Formats: sequence, C-alpha cells, structure tokens
Amino acid sequence: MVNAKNVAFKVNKQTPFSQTLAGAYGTVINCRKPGGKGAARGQKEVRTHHVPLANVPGALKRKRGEEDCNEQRHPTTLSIPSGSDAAKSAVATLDQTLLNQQWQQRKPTRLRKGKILSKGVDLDCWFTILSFSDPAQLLEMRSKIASCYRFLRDNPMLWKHSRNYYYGPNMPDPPSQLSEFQYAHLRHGHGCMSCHAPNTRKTYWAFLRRWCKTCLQSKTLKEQDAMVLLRNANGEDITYLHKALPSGIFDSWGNFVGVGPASTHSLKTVYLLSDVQKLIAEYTQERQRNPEELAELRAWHAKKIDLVEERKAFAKKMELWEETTRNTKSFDYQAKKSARKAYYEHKAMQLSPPITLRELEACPSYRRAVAIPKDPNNTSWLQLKPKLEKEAADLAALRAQGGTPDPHPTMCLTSGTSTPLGSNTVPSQPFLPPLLGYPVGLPPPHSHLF
DNA sequence: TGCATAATTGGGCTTCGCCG
DNA sequence: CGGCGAAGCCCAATTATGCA
Repeated sequence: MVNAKNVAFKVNKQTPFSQTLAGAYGTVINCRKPGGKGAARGQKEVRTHHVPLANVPGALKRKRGEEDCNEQRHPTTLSIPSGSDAAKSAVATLDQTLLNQQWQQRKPTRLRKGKILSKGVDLDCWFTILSFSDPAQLLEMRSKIASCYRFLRDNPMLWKHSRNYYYGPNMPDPPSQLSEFQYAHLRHGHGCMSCHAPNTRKTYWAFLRRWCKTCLQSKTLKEQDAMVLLRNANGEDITYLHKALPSGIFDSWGNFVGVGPASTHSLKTVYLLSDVQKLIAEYTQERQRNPEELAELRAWHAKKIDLVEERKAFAKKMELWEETTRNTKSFDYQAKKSARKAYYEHKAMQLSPPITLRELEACPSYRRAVAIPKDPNNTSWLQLKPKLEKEAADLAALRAQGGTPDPHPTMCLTSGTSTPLGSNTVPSQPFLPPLLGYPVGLPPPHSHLF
C-alpha cells in the first residue's frame, strides 16, 4: 500500500489472464487520522472505495484545495480571481461543468460485492495519482493488473516522477542500459532472476541483476579464470579486453562485496561467464568483419569500456545510496524503539501499583514491545498494559514465595502471541519470570539464556 | 432504526534473508 | 552466527453498508 499525505492506494490482486479489463480496480483508502474511536464519526469525508482503472469520458479532474472545501463549495459560487485572462476563464467554465458533476457525485460510490461501478477515473488522473505512488507499488500494479500493464509500460516519465517524488534527488539516475521500469524492477522486485527462488532480494548493481547466492556463484568466474578464456580465445591473446567487462568483488569467503575491480590483494575481482563469452564472440565477429581495420576495433573496444565505466559509476553510487538509506532507516528505528521504552516506562510508573523499570525489564511482553520499531501510542500501550500487569503480578508473587530459577526462562514465552489469551487458552504453567536467580529486573545483557 | 455482515485498520508476532 | 529489518500473517476493534 502506498501512502501519500492523506491518501493511500492499495493494489488489489487481479489475475491478468482474466481479461476483464473494465473490471480492474484499485482501492483508494481514506486515511483517518489516528485518534479516538469516535473521532471520525462526525466527519463527512471521502470513504475508502474501489475505483476502476478505466478511461471514462467526462471524469473529474482534481482541483487545488478541493479536499478542504468539498462540502462548502458550490459551482454557482465559483470565483475567478481578478485579472484572469481568457484562458483562465475557459478553464473556469470547464471547472464549473466539472464541479457540477462533482457536486452530483459528491457522495462516494457505494460498493457492493459483485457489483461493477459505472464511474471511473480518466488516464490523466491516473497519471497524476500514480506519479505520487511508490515505485514498488507501480511495479506490483504492472504485473498484477492487466489494464495497468500498457499504461505503465508506455509512460516512463511516470516512473521517473514517482522515483523522484518518493526517494528524492539523491537516488542515482539509471544508467543508459536501463529503462526506468527495469531500474524499478531491480530495486523493488523479488525473486532470483535466474532460478526464480522467490525470496531473493539482493540486487548486484555491478551486473544489473538480482540473483540468489547460488546463481551468483555459478554465473561468475574469478579474474584468473577469465584471463585463461581470453588468452585462448581462437588461439589469440585478448586479455587486454578485460576492461570492457563489468566486474564485481568477492571477499575471501566468496561473499559479494561490491562493484569491481578489486584494489586489494585479499579481495578478488570476478566477471560474469556470459559477459566473457559474449565479449569473445563479439571480438571474433568484429575481426571477421574487418580483418585489417584496427581503428574500428579500437572504437568498438572504447565504446564498450565507456559503457562499463558508466555502469561502474552507477553501481558505486547505488551501493552508497543503499548503505546510506539503510543507516538512516536503522537510526530511525532505534529512535522509535527508544521512544517506546521511554513512553512505556512513563506509563508503567503511573499505574497503581506502579511497575518499575527493573520489573518492566523482567517482563517478556515489555521486551517484545520495545523491539518493535514503531512509534508508541495509547493504543499500543493499552495492548501492552494487561500483559505487563499480569506478568508483574506473577513476578511479585514468585518473589514473595522465594521462587526457584527457571532453567529455560523464556522458552514458553517469547514465541507467544501478543493477543490476550482467553480463559480457555491460559497456559497450564503459571507465568515464570525469565530472570529468577538474578537480581529482579536486571537481565544479563545479551544473555545467552534466550 | 437496528441488526448482521463485510471491509478496513493497526498492532503484534513469526519467518526468513541479508549483513557485519 | 547473531542482530536487524521486510514481509506476511493473525487478531481484535472499528467502521461501512445493506436489508428487513
């Protein structure tokens, strides 16, 4: 799902081969502000609804400020700023027509199961909407919604705008060998591009491919092996062509490090076997075409080197961008976790009786809760509170009994659900604090007990 | 208008892949 | 190998909708 300001867009899976193009739809979701149960009750706002991905004549175009004054504005009161020129007047007239339609259509379409909507949104609107969507979402739509396929395929600027809007100018532009779609596919797609192992996510920018580790290893060869091939190519030594090969770097354990070539002894430069074979084939072809014309051969070689250098520069930028993004995200998550700790500690101290930080830290539910990288709020606290109270009470009871240490403190606790258990699902064992035998509330840091 | 049901939403948890 | 994060699943609560 994509969120942009107060709008969300969710792609519903629609089997492409169904051929029911007119029925393709997405879901425009009303993003309520988080708040009390009745907070949104009195509001009249756009509700979540499905919209068909169709080109419907006369469909509405969104106007600036519309979201704020849908209820108040009326077509007859439409005001045109003084000094408007003829073009603006024409637009205003058109606006008036559209607003009339909008006024009639003010209430969102009611959706019912099995009923197809008659209203739609035109392609210009879709272009605008999708321009503000996450490229990952576009990718999903392209593959899952038949009616979106051509639209997304034929509008590369849509992808570019989406990328710039979502990730800002710091994300590198794609190299000349990649279309915007291919670029998005490499960034957000899943699955090995060779064996189709579904969970592969790692993209090797040096090779512009997403592969699983096994496929990567099977498709690459070390520099010395590549040189053997280049040396024996048609009985001729063409090792000097190696600069025209995209390269990556492996460490001594065979792990991929980054775009090549390697500059230190401990790291190994690798090439793709297919690239080496292709280079030899192309060289052979060039030689056969112009056996005596060395200038053309040099031009061909130089062109290939330029491409490789361009890809290398791009891959380096991309690797840096990924690392920076990862670090930023990690920092953000840490901040959220810290915020949760502080919030829950504060709330726990306000309970009656209060739960101290030491007691909190002995509660598995607290430890699980502060490992979740999301901002805390009252709802999450209300979820946590009953669990904490129970665990703290059990802890206190055991302490009063002078309880015995639990040999496997969290075995039956950490994998449990956060959902409060019903009376019929209460574990047969009473809650056992995980750290008995230690001073209460001071779990050994990085303990190997769990 | 009230009830039944579908749809939506947010939070917690688990699994799995990636990374250091 | 442990930690971390993405993704997906589950669940409970809430809201929207249709129908009698």
